[in-house]
Amino acid sequence: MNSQSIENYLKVIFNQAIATDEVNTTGIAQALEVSLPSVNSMVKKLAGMGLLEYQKYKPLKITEKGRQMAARIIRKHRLTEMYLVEKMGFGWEEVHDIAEQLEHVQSAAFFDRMDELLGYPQRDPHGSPIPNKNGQIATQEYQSLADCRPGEQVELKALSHTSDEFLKYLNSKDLKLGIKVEILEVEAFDRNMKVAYGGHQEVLSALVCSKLLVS
Amino acid sequence: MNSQSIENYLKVIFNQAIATDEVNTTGIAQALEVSLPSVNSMVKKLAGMGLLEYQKYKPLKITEKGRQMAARIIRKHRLTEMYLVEKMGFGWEEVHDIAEQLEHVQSAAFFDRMDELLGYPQRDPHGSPIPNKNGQIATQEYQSLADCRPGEQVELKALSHTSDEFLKYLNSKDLKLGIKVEILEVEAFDRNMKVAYGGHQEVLSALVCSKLLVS
DNA sequence: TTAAATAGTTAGCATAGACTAACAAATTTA
DNA sequence: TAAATTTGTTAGTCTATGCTAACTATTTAA
Repeated sequence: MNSQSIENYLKVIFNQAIATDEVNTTGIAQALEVSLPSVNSMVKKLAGMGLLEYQKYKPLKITEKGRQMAARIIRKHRLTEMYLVEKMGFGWEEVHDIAEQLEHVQSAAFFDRMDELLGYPQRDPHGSPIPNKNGQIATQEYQSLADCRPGEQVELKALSHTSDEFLKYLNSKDLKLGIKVEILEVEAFDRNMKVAYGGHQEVLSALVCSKLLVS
Repeated sequence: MNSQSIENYLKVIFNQAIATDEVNTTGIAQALEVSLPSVNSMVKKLAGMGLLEYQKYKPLKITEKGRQMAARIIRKHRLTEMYLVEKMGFGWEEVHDIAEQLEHVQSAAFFDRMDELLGYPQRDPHGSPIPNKNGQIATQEYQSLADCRPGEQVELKALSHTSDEFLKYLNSKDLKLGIKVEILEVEAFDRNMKVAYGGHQEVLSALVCSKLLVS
């Protein structure tokens, strides 16, 4: 089986490929907190396994095989997060680190059972799509709250950033997925937004708005 | 943190210490399916960490510190097995391999939550005691069915062997923990036992009886 | 009680995955 | 466009954990 190291690289590469399409060595090194030479040698190894296309000094490309393998790991991660929240009562800000470890468990039955007990969920607690067993993944067609105009009424569907601090911030503002948000005003100067939801008003910074995905 | 390797060695050493009190290198090597020199060097390392007492050519002794650390790992393993059976619907013959992986997860909250959801169980699905958070573990005071005499009526409490094959055999005979068994006859020649339980009779081999713990 | 068998040890080596130092290519900017 | 900066690469090293071959100590059995 593939080592946890390999799985971690693959996951990071997959995520960067989605975010920017171009994957570069430095980005991987930063995401994994590892040196550039470490990335370089692992990248060559992954290329040798047919998971990446690698040419010296060129941006990396993930192959279909690599993409599928990464999606299966991400499936395990996201199913686990959903399970921890829905069946074990954890908060959405607590589950990342645990899922990060459970995603490496080798047992199809374990994750299939989670999936079944959860009723085959489409999305994880942060709104990210859960790939299916074949590594197919729904594309996220939400827009950022930051791109909405005053008067619009939208529903919070997902987050494009899921750090603990951000999730705790959202908790403190009672912002949860599914909530209906009305945009009242946009400050021209700094793009702060005054919004209304759950019977009260808040001012959200442009930074926060950019990470809230709505439709 | 300790590596998975270290944790696996410690667990095996702990189990052997319970079973035989004397721990020897060869036993560890067989249990972990690694070479003798690998065990030798790891044993020195564990001794250096204060988890074992090691003297050349002498039997190994686990220290209190090592014992506690091992018990905490076994706690995670057994809680996981219980959780998989009770909350996820797995059979007792399916859970070992999954628990073997989950036991290495570093997250007190994760296992504490399992414990809580299970209602703080004392024993795992095979009747083995679950150590508490401080590494204290109840001693098993059951006797083997093989030591019982005709006419006795006992309850199946635990197993002293838990291989998949044995568990599947028990499934096929409808033998579960908690079942009441009456000893009808013991064959002097081979110590086979004729027993009655759940409204029918069975003949159990001496080998099987020796692995069934009752009281 | 000595020879054979078993158990434990040492030395030396392999692989995975990380690192630093030094260098080369590509890109940005003055 | 040439210099400076950033990005990527290579070479060589380190640690963890495994291995085999060769040797030594201990235990068992003839």
